[in-house]
Amino acid sequence: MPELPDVEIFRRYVESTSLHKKITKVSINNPELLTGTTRAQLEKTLRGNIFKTTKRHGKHLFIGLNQEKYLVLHFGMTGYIKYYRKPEEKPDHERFRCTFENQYHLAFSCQRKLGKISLTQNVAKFCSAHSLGPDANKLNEITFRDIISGSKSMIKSTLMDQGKIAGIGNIYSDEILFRAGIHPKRSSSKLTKEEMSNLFQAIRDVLQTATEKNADPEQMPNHYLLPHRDGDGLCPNCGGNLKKIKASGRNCYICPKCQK
DNA sequence: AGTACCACCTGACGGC
DNA sequence: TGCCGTCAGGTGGTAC
Repeated sequence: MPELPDVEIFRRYVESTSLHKKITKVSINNPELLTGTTRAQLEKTLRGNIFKTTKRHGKHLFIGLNQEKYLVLHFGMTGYIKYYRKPEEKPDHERFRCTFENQYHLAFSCQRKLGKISLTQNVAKFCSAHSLGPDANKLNEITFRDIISGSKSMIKSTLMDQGKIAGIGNIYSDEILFRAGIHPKRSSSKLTKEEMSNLFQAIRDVLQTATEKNADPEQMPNHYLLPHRDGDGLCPNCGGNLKKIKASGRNCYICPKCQK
């Protein structure tokens, strides 16, 4: 699930629940999710500390602590966070959690264990060390056109390549291409200036709308693709049948009439 | 450089 | 009811 809008919602959730409270306990149920750190190091860094700030870059969430340290969360395909107090509210597949002085917990749940937990001292350095491109929300159109025209791969791959643009995954790349009326297998470098401009607008539109709707697919307006890809299977634009194809190794929904 | 394919891991779902 | 193959919104490695 977690693409840029989802992670942005997680960021706001942490911001509104978990800042400025002393962390009294750290529970690591699945240390195999730790990357570049150890159980002891993570515990030592978090216990007694407080979360002060939040940042997001693409699909990564950074939660700032004292002494220029950040807890870094990546959600894989099934990750999410939950702030709760009662044991019966504990999420399934809780892999890691922090307990605060008010007895509430901030849990990291991840059914398929494809998420990652790490620490960094510098967000910009972390992003460059992990070869992340600019955040999809902070792109300007000139940079965007340079990225697209400089890539020979199919446009869907380019949009999903975190090293080129950070934050877009399978679901929202489909939505973006649908709104821009562009077929996912088109070569990036062969798009016209006008198509790139439409695509740029579609990225802003889709990410902004999804974020406004709490990244909840059920709330996406009816004229977007999302409510139809697993619903009636009909294009909200022309009424034709949507088609499922493979592109970039992923399932991909398109309207063959509207996307050229 | 780009692509196809596999692996990682777990659980839900449909067919038999 | 139960077993089995298939599939899932992410990423990274390998071989062509």
